[in-house]
Amino acid sequence: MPSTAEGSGNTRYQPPEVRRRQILSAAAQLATTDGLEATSIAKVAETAGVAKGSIYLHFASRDDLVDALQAQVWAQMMETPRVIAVDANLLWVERLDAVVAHWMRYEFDHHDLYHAVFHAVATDSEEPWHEARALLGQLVAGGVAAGEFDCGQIGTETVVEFLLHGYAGPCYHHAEIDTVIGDMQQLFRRSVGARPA
Amino acid sequence: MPSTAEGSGNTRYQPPEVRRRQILSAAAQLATTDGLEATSIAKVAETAGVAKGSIYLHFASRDDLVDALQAQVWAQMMETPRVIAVDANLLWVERLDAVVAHWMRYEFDHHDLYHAVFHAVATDSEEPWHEARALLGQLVAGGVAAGEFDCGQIGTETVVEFLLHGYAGPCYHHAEIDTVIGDMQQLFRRSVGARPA
Amino acid sequence: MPSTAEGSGNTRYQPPEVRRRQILSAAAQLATTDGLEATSIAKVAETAGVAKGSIYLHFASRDDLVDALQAQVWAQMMETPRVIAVDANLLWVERLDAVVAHWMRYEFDHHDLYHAVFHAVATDSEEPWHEARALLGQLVAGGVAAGEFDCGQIGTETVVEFLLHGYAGPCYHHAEIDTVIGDMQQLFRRSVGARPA
Amino acid sequence: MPSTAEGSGNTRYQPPEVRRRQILSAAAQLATTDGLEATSIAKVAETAGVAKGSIYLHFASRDDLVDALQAQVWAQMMETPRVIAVDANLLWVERLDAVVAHWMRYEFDHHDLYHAVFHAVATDSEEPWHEARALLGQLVAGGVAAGEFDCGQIGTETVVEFLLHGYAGPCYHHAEIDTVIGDMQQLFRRSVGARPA
DNA sequence: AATGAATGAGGCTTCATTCAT
DNA sequence: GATGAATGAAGCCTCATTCAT
Repeated sequence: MPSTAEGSGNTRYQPPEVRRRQILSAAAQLATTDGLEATSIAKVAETAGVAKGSIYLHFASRDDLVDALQAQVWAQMMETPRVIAVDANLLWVERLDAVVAHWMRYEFDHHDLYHAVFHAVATDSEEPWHEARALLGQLVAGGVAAGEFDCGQIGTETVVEFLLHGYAGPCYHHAEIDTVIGDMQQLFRRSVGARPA
Repeated sequence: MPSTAEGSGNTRYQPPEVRRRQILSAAAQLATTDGLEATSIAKVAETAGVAKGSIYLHFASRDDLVDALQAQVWAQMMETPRVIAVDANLLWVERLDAVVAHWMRYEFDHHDLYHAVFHAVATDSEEPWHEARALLGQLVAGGVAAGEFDCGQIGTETVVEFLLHGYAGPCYHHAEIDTVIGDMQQLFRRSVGARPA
Repeated sequence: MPSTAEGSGNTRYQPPEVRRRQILSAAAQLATTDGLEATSIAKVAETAGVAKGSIYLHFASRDDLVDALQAQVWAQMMETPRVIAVDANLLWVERLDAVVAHWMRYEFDHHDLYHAVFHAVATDSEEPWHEARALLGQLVAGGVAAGEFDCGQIGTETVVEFLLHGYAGPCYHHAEIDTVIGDMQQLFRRSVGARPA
Repeated sequence: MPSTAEGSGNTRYQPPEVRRRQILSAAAQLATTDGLEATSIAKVAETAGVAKGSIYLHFASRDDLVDALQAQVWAQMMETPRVIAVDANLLWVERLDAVVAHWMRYEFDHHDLYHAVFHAVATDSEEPWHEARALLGQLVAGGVAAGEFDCGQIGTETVVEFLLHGYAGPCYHHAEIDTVIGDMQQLFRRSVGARPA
């Protein structure tokens, strides 16, 4: 048992961050498979290869774990868009297209997890949506200011909400992902009144 | 105990429909307040002023009660649109506007219940969405065929899904309902490529 | 509605005895089919074509109904043996044979009901067994006194108990009933030390 | 709280086997006292000095607990007879005598539990009886083959069933156990037609 | 830090019994 | 006498959380 031994098997002692990630990962997997409600602490512990009690060393409660899961999903969804949104090299419409594409693809790849985590909790924590709302808001406002978009009389907030919820829809269908992305980019452009190229 | 007393207090014997409605109503209220998952039979019974066992005289199981709740919400949402969608006196764009207005207003009024009932169950029963999808599909296809709409390259299915999910978004904000409705009608028109008047 | 109308259909008003028999009959049928524990008042009422509450006009409680069921089964089992046991025209061994045959055949025909009613309750009410015990006791004692049987050192009580429980065994096998009866008569004869013919 | 304190009080943590035995023991006691049907998980928990939920750490369900109870009773009844039945040093009649004595004595000592556990369930699980049947079958067949027994025309199966059920009878009476055992040995010998010594 | 036996509140459901009609 | 809606105690089981080891 050399101190430099590296991680094969279930090494019993792990740095807290690693353990935390293990647990979160197990929870994500189970939420994807069984749904969030059906994901019990016991199952998470078993899947993570950890004792039930140990989970409480890393998360204050089940709710805390769920929140962390949400935060993780959300972080992954926002990381790239955050960069794109402020990339001055791109036209606003290009940024919008890129964000749409990223979200669509993410949701396509993590469909079940995404819905397990968000649709199932919905009401409780509005917070995570804030950043996405803000980001879309910036894109729309920026595009309008630059003369690329034209919302007419339509309130920006309404447009943002509309897009935010609308994008989730088409992911339900198992169509060709690239086609769907193209379609969605068109719909987003239409919604914000993007000038034809 | 005057023989003419009418309806105050919990008269013990009620016609089945009345009791059923009482229970459903209590369940709706609790789902709105606490969320669907947190709505237990015990709480429904207490709220309805009925014994726990009595609920099972009207619903086979908790799931059955939830289904009935869904069905009720859904029936109320679809009743009017069903009529509008086939009203040949109206332009397709008028029908679209009317359906949007109806849904928006309904959701505005029953916001929390709507989301408690649908978003919380999401995955399980896709069925209720079928009719809404079909109805929107007819509107879009009809409008296109009549030359009122133009979806361009965008797949009809994608448009429908986009609208179906998108409309739920703006209801979150407590803006002036009529303004929001007007905005949403514009967004729906844009999405289907409705010809400017 | 002439007062002489006779019983086709579910005549609503029935003399108490008739109703009582209807209910008992329904209970017997259900006990046979589903077992005694699974036979609820609700099912009995439904099967008997009577309201749940009406059962309580004829039986004080579920236990009372079960007791009545037992009594009914038991009465049918004892009726004939009661006569046989005192028939001075028969040898004691002939009476023993006849009683065995009767019981075997009864149990063969009503197997499920018999076991549902007796084995399932066993402990509670020893009472019904009394008469059967007494009857067998008379037969054995009579046969011994007449010099037909010889129990040797074996206590009469023990013999009686042995026979009383033993006869139930072979009914479980779906062998040819007449063969089994013949076998059982031999075993009973051997047990009481009947002299060879 | 002396560190050497041993076993008084309900030490909270117990090795699984100990807890399991505690629970089984409580269940046995209650089944004896109140009957098997009336033995609820809640009562078992209370009697065992354990939380309701804890029972499910050791038994998958109430049925599982009942099965374990049956298995325990049955194992105790069969252990010795299994050895006796194949002891070539004994005559067949001696083996038969020994098995009878063992069963009688066991039943005498655990009368109520035995009946609570077996008669109450009867129909459902025929399985436990198989081994007893087989064992008696071997004894009878062995004795016949060795010329010690003579069943005449009587089918072996019938004899076995007769004995299997018959032995339970005499235990009901609180006679002198040794006398009853002697009587029963005589009755078993007579049933299988054992040659007089 | 890690464990997992133990807890107990709370969930769903059944059913014998009552009683206003 | 007959009904059946209503009751509520009681049953089985789950699971987030705690805590002695």
